[in-house]
Amino acid sequence: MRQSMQQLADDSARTLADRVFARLQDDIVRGVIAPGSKVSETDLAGRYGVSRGPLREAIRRLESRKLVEREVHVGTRVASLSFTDLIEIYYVREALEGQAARLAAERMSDQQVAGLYQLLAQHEQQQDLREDTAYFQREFDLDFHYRIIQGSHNQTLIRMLIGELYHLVRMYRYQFSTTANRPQKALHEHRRIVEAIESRDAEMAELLMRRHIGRARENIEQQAQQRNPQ
Amino acid sequence: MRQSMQQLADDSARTLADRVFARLQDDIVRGVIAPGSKVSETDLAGRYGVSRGPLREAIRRLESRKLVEREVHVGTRVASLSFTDLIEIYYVREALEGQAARLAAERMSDQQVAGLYQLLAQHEQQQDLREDTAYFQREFDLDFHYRIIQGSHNQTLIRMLIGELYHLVRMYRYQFSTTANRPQKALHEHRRIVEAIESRDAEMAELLMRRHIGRARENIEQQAQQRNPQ
DNA sequence: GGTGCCGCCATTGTCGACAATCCGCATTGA
DNA sequence: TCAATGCGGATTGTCGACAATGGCGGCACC
Repeated sequence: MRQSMQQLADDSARTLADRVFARLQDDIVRGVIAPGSKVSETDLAGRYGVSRGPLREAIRRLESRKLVEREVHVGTRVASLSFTDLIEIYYVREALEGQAARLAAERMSDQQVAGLYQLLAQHEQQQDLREDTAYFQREFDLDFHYRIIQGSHNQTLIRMLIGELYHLVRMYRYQFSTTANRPQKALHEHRRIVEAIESRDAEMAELLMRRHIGRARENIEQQAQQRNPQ
Repeated sequence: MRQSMQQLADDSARTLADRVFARLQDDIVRGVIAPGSKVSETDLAGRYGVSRGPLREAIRRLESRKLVEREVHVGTRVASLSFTDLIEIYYVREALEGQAARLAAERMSDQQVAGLYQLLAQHEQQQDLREDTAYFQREFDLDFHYRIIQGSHNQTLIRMLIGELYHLVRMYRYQFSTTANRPQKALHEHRRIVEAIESRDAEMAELLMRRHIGRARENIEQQAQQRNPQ
């Protein structure tokens, strides 16, 4: 499962810059390096045992993914997502993953669809077995969405969602240790999406996916409002 | 107009890498550097009068925007878009710009909407005045879409479309010197989209924008089929 | 006591040189 | 004649040093 979920910090990466990038990204997304903290080139170069060259390249790549923010001649710091940023991302996800679901309904193989059902079953089982299922829910949720995105067979779409956007979503979840607080509902929505895909109803798959993500967004907005009542 | 359309090669950019990046991107998008041709670091460094450091950084940024393709220890070459790539991009545009139109209908100021009508009028006038309107049509088309995207007021959405995707679309248009071959229809579709935005009908604005881009895609697919009949 | 200026220090930006890797070509052997 | 292999040139990857810029603290002046 993990293998399918992200490009791992592969030590067999071809260049130092690749390795440093993978490691740095992981450290940032998982919160090992605190959001908002400074990222000194000299410092990190020493810590990772490379010169500043490859490290700069890694930082630039992270910058283009919006995982760090750079200010010329001043420095780089780990991005800290605001609620506004997260809401914006969810609007983009709604559009892109809706399209992904539509394409997946048209293009996924029967085998892949069967795999989705298996995943749903695992998810339900996990929910029965454990009390604190927050972590597993997160992972299952990600895996579910990843699979449908891949099912679109649209490389550009896949790159934009998995290659760019999802790192931010993951970082956010680590930052706020978000617990999925509507697990049964989400699971039910997942099932309906898979059913639409199975029956090759592209229109319906898109609609359901957009609703699914739209509700997640509304959920976040409500939480924000409760914490920060005007 | 041009000012609003892209981040120009601003000589007041803070660093050498910034300047080189802007220049290189422009040269690549406009086809000054032929698609598929090799991009030697040493060569370009000499040509632009900088060392390889800043130039490498510029190339890396272009890589993350898919304007060049890099192969480790081998070199970088200017990306040459295949039809498949372009079709994929249009599916993504359909989703993202549909969402942009929806948000624009909700969030654009009345002033901005008035600006859209002015643009439409200019477009129509231009079409009457000139025979060969291909170039102007292209520019107007881009400007129209740019404005609606900006009207979404969603920075993430704007970045993904204007900051990443549109450079590829522009490069493609230069590559194949695409002539918009359905100008009247496109113009009419534009007008209906603006009307939907003006009446704050978000649902309709999204639908019309998706259709508009969907038809452009079908148009490309037909052309490809005619040139390459199986 | 507060405010503005000046100089030092830390950090990033830039550079040129060296090392590692890959591609093409020629040579050699079957 | 063809295929495999080893060499040479060219290109990219990495490094350490130097230059340029921005922030911060101290000092003087109001």
